[in-house]
Amino acid sequence: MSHTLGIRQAQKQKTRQAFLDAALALLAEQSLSSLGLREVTRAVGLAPTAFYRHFRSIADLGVALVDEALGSLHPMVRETVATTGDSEERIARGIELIADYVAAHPAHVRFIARERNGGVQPVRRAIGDQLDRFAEEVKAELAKDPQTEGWSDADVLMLAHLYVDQMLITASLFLEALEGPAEERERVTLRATRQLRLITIGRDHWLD
Amino acid sequence: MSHTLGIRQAQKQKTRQAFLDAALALLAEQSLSSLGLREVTRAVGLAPTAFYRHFRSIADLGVALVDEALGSLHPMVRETVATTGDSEERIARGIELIADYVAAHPAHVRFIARERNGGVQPVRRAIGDQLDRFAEEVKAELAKDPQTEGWSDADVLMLAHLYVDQMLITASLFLEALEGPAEERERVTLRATRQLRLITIGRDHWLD
DNA sequence: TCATCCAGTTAACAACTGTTCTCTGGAATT
DNA sequence: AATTCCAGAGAACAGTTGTTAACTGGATGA
Repeated sequence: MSHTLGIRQAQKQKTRQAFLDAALALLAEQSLSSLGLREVTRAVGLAPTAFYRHFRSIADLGVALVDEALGSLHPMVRETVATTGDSEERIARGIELIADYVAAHPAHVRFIARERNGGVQPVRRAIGDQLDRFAEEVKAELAKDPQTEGWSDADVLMLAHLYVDQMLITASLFLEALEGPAEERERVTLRATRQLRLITIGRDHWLD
Repeated sequence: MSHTLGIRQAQKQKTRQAFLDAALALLAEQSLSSLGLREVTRAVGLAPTAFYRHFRSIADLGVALVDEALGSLHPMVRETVATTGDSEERIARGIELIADYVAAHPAHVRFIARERNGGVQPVRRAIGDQLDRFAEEVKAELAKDPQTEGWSDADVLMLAHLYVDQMLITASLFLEALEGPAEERERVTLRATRQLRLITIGRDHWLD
């Protein structure tokens, strides 16, 4: 299966990744719609025209960044939601997943939060699609849960969206708290835990 | 009390408002960090340098837009949360408030959603401050409610944040649905209603 | 009426932008 | 060994940007 790439292909992928990395770094302090093509190539150390060998436009690069940021997250989310056991434990696990991901990839999280409603349409749509996928996956897992027995399909999806939105809000809060003291992150954990707990309680009494 | 402004002051305010309006219109399809000073003055029909008579920078203009977008909303939110009566009715009222506001001021809502996590720090902070104010106000109203009797202060604030976040998410959904058919807006209303209903149920059983 | 103020203008600045076309040199293919 | 391919370079393009300085002319207040 493993096909060794030629020197040429390998180098091209390396350069492409360098573009993505440089762009992500520059996006720490501005949004995609103000990111210049020349700015990126300068950061990578290549001529401006080299950019076109890898991306059609900055928007195109942005879409690639969306995949890089969220693509690998699907199995993790799926697994976390699927975890059997105590509700309380599931909540703790979910929040830990988010906290760890934010700590490990802060720039990616910032990028997603920023461009979710940002000024570049194709990127906004790419993020929206990914989030819808998350919601669908969470919904599929929730549907298996005995706790949602007798629920309508629409209600399960509604709950799934609530979880996904909450995930994003929490990630954004962790990001803000990243450079502050650990105590601040602890406060975010506490608040997110209680919010999820309240949602869980609402879920348990939904059919009353 | 009412002091009639001189011709000069009045004209200045008019021009300033023209800047705000033009900027908001331009921000429909880009984010603030890519909005140019010359772009705005051109749209208003003035020389670039006239901008400096009213704002120190684009970021400064952005902060003014935040006040314009959210400043007048505080009493409305306060009043809606304070409404006594059926929970179900309160939920419907709240969602109606949001739907109406989005329909009446779509550009302002888009601006807030976009710049909440956007690339211009002072604007981001201005929005964050406003949202914190909303949370505090909602908290104050919730604390009066018999339904939160016996709750810790932190828990009431946690619930208030949940409501405020939900408000923003719903506004953003209404915005997306604005140009589509009425049916789409109806779907948003339904989903938001159920999500708020679930949160309310969670609230009612919080102390169990 | 006259001096002062100040919103908006004009001109110019160096620096930057995205995109085009042409060229080069090493990898890939035959 | 000869040919093709193609990532990246170089130069030039017409526009754009924010900011400065010195100005004009009508409203303002003495």
